[in-house]
Amino acid sequence: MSSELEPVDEVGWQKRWTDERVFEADLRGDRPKFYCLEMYPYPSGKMHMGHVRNYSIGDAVARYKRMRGFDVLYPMGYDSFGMPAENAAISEGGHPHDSTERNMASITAQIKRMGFSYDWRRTLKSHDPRYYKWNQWFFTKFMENGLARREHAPVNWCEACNTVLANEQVKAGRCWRCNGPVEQKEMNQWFLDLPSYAQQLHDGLDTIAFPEHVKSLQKDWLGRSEGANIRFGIVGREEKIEVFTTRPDTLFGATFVTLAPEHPLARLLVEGTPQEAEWRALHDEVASMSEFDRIKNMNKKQGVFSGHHAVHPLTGNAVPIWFGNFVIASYGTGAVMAVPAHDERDFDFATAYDIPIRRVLVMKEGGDADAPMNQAETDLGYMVNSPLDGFDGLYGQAAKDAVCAALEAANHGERTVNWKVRPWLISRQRYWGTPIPVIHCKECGAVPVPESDLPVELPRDVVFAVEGNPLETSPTFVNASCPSCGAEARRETDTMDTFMDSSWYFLRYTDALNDDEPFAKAIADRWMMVDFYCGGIEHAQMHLIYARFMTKALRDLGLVDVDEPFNELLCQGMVNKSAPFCADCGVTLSVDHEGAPCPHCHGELTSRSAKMSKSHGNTVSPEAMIERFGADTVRLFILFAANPTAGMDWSDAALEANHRVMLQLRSMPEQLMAWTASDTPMDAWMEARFTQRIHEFTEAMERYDLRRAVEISHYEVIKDINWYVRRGGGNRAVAERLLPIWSQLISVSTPHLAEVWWNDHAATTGLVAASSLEVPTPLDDDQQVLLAGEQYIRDVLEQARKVRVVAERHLGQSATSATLVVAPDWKRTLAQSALAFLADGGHPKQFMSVLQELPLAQGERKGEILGFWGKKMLPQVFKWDDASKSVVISSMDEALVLSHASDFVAAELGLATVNIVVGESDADTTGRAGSTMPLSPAIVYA
RNA sequence: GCCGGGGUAGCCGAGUGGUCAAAGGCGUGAGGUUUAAGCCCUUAUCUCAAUGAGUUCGCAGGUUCGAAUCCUGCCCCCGGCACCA
Repeated sequence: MSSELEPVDEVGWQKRWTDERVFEADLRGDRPKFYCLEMYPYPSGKMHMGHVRNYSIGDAVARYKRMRGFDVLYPMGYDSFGMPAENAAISEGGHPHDSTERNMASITAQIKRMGFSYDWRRTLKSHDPRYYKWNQWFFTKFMENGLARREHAPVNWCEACNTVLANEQVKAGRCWRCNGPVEQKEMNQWFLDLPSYAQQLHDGLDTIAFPEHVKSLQKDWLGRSEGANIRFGIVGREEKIEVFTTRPDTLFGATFVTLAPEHPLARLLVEGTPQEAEWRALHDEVASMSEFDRIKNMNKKQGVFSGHHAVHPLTGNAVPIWFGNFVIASYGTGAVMAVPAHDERDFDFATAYDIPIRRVLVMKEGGDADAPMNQAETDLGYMVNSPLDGFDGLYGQAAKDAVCAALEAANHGERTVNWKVRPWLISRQRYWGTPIPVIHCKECGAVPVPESDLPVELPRDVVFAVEGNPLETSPTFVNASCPSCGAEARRETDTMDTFMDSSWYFLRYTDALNDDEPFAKAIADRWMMVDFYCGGIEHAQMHLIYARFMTKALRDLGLVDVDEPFNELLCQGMVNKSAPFCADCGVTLSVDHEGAPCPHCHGELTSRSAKMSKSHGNTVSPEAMIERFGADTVRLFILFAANPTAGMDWSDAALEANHRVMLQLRSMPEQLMAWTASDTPMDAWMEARFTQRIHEFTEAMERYDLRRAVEISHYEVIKDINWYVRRGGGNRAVAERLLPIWSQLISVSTPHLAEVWWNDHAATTGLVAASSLEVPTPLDDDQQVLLAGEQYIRDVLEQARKVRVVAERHLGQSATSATLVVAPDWKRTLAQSALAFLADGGHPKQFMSVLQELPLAQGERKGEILGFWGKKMLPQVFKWDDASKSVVISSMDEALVLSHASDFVAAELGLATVNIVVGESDADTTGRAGSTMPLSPAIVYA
């Protein structure tokens, strides 16, 4: 009985793995390498199910690859800078450093309890000065190369978090962390010139194995658009207005120019004019508004005339210059040429302010060039009404090209590619991050801290319960002398965005203990790229863009050779659990409401699967589950419950079911080793079947189909063994050959139990975690036939069971015997001919004429045979799978196979006798040969 | 609005032209085992007058000897972006 078995001593096995250092990755000679990585976690004190899922997936891959002979780099560390620790210090006192270290210790213990196969020597933590020193060093290099810049610019400010945010960290106008409103603020801030890598970041996506939706997300964010920069003169002034457009083909329809109210020229144009007050009102309204509100407001087109006119670059006509609330200062050039006829926004604006609308495209060739415009026609079209010769009639790209060529010839513009992505704002007005290594000197400006003075360490003498950046409260930190002139100076108190930390940690892992450089180039080059990267989809645009940018930037500093950090990216699905749901209100509620009516509408609640979260109260503690069922069960459940990329529903019942499987497996070796049966023909079947399973397993693992792999190792093999035993198998020698490899298969997902098998039952030495798995040679023909024959018996049994209910209804009593009528030879011959014909590429329709000529179709049964082909055999030849087809083609004697198994079949069906006859032979008195088919005998009960 | 991903039996979910009435799991029914329950094993689980036939893979058409799978149109769900010029 399974409950009498000792539970697996998981902690004991973990200790042995550590003692024997089996997971310490090093490059050994010429073995291939494999870099398996999970997104390193923020060290909250507790491991949650999302972590467990993430690492169970990665660990399975790492263990599999290790067993297949790779040097596997599989590290773990902590993204330990960031706001939660600092906020805790502000509200509860204490120091972020202490709480972070405490939390790290506790989450590390929980992670270790799962038995993941990390090389813990390489652990890194962002807040370690030995790590963030290199952030600072990179930063000073970037300054030297013009990649890092300080600019006074409007930036996103989150009041609640008391810091600025990168564009990527603003979601729908709100802060990605606290969901508070984000305002625009003009500040001096540090930026990294990510847009200069936009094209590379865009093109690189085609060289790596990211999921399509992640690529599309990144491309959206980079926002490539092709078009032209066009310069308009200003009547009576020297300055030019440069606009960006994707539609140069509509240039002749530009009846005004619109500037963002914050455009640098705006003030110059209106200062001291009657328009100044109106402009200022618009400017102030727009500039102070949070972006969220501004976008909401943009529906209402608001504009102010500047009092000036621009000069159309090709016609020389004067067109008015307006300021519009819908023009975004930070995109393109902050100015647009307005073509009301062919742009919806411009149409609305022109209509509101009574500006002329001039059609320059028609949507159909030869369309009416003077047709009135009731709305903007924004599709590509044929040029009309061009004031210059040579344009009318041109369409689409040709039209764009012609206009661009004219602009380039006149030096009033040129083709260009514009990117939506902005420079990466990395300044944060917070304490718990990497100090930006700069000293501000009145004379010398912003001076980078020399390499010899790095790292600039975070001071301990700060006060957290203050308004503003706690770093400013440390005089020892703030007061510094200028590295270049020695004068009194002030140290930069901005720290770096924590995404800086996570943008290169994967490089650090390759050489984590190096104190002389961030990583040795030769070592990093050997391990990179990351072959398998597993983490949440929420990082698809921030972390995964920054890390790709950083890799390219470090490459250009000569620090590493790779162009891309990650090859295969797997975004694991959410862990969900049911929570109360009100269908009428469409709200998911906390589990507190279970069984109660909806608090909003008082209707009855149903339940729905929802992401595990504190607010829903539907979280499940991994610790509690491990304590109850063990780490192996939790891992098995998590891998088996859903494909890695799919969302999975946590179910206690399913977890318990998986636990039962684990208990069953726990007792498996004893059962197998207790086999005492002698050799049977089934032994060869069992070995062939298991060989087939090994192949299926490795194929599933190679495509990271972990669910299928687990299904094979933990479910299918048991079924195979059950069948083997049912068929009279039970040879201990077979068990002895099978058990070691089976241990290896289960070790990928349930490594602790696998060690018990490997060490206590299989005649093996060492640890299964350090073993190597050989893929056996493919099955030979004899083995294929063996498997097919057995499959045939299973199919016949299944069919016999289905038919029996009906048959007994006809008989009016229980059946006591059955006759299996095997298809007559001519049907098999027919099938073989047809299969051969089709295998040669023949069309199914043509086989009828071939058949008419075949010897088997001659004679008085010709009509019957031709009819049988069309009605019965034609659909059937396509239904057979490859294995069945080869059985049909081979000369497996169905009657013989069934005869050998007739006692078994009789026993399975609880019948006294089972007779086997060939249809249409003298022995066949059933008259049922007509319904037979190769591999599908008629079953006649009596 | 644009871009991606989806819609498969009571539920979850595999399935990219024939191996599909559709894997596997969960749930449910039956039998075996058991003192009993559980575990475990076997078996059933779209409909009907049942060795057959019919109808099913969001909806409606189409291509094909053959469609869950390919094509066209439509509906719905999820994610992202969004007056981005």
